[in-house]
Amino acid sequence: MRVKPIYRPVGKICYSNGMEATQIKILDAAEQRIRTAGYHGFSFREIAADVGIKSSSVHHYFPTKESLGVAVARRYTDRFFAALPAEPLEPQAALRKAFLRAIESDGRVCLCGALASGAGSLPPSVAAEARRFFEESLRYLSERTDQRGTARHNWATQVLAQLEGAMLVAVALGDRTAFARATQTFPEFQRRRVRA
Amino acid sequence: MRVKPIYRPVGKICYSNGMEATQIKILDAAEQRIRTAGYHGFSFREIAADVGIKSSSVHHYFPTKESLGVAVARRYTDRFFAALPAEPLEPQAALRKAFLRAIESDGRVCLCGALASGAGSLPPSVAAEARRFFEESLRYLSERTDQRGTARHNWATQVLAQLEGAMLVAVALGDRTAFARATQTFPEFQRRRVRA
DNA sequence: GTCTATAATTTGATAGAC
DNA sequence: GTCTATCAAATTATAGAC
Repeated sequence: MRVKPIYRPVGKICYSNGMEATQIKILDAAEQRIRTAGYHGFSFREIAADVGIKSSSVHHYFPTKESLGVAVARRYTDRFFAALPAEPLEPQAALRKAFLRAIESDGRVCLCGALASGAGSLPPSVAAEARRFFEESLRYLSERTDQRGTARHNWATQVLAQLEGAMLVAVALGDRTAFARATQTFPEFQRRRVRA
Repeated sequence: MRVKPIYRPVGKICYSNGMEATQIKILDAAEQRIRTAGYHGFSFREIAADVGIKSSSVHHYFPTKESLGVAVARRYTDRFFAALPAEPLEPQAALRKAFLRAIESDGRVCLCGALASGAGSLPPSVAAEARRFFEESLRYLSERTDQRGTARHNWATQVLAQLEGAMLVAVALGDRTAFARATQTFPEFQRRRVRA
């Protein structure tokens, strides 16, 4: 359920369910930190410093690191799909555009991509939330293609792999333009007609 | 320079330049740990426990965590490309096969994929070594395709993104068969002819 | 080459004053 | 709701005995 946006950083959409400003700032800081260094690469003290409070205050909002990780991933996924067009002409192009903005604006991978590579070492609840992002992405693509049968799911998996991999390559090379080059044509995919 | 293989774990090729057995075990343990949890997700004590020694002994071989990270990444990259065919009929298929073995054997991403997503938070020397893997991969593909001009490098970037992304999707979903589905057809690429 | 011991710092987390 | 103070555990790293 969407509530009025009370906090809107540049280039982002952020809906709040009556959340306090501090809590939102904590989520913002944690999201950036995780995108840069992964789940094991940030600390409560760093988040606190980013926000301008003490680490004990972060614990007031999120008792454990696991709870913070889950909250960040959940908000990210919800916001990501809320911002996608429901009936795009080309679902793969819509997804690409969303990822393109993330990587080209600050040169970091998407939040759930950052979580996913270490999925085997995450608290189960955090891993489940990251997994949900990938499942929702596959569903978004699958439900909007004219592919049928086994090709349908495989096609969606291919598109998602291309997008996530392009982000990884871009940050690995330290060249954020690599994302566009790795996804600009979608050679095969663009030839497929989509529903409606 | 290749020396006689003195240590050959199942499914892997490991060349040693007169390296001691303990040192190799440390590199093996660190490689697995990093693939599972990333650079920030492993500790010297864990590595020591894996090998059956104390953490101070790990420091004897690798004074700092950074030096261990660099050594692991360097060995991985060297071994990876040494195992690839020099003149494959289809370079993308050769690369795919190498990644397929990694993901399907133990369900983890490749070492440099695990490092890459957090590249912005790594010691520069470790980030540089991870970057080298991606550059070598692009070179391997670029030098073996009949693509020309700008399409040449873009094609290589697309193939690499597809492969790395397919691993990420597979571990995120907890479904190691997803890698094969995300890369099985290479729809457009297979239609391109390759040199020789 | 491996160990014990330990230093110096950081981590996630808690108690309690205001 | 934020703070100070603190804890127990873990971290990277070093010194020195054997």
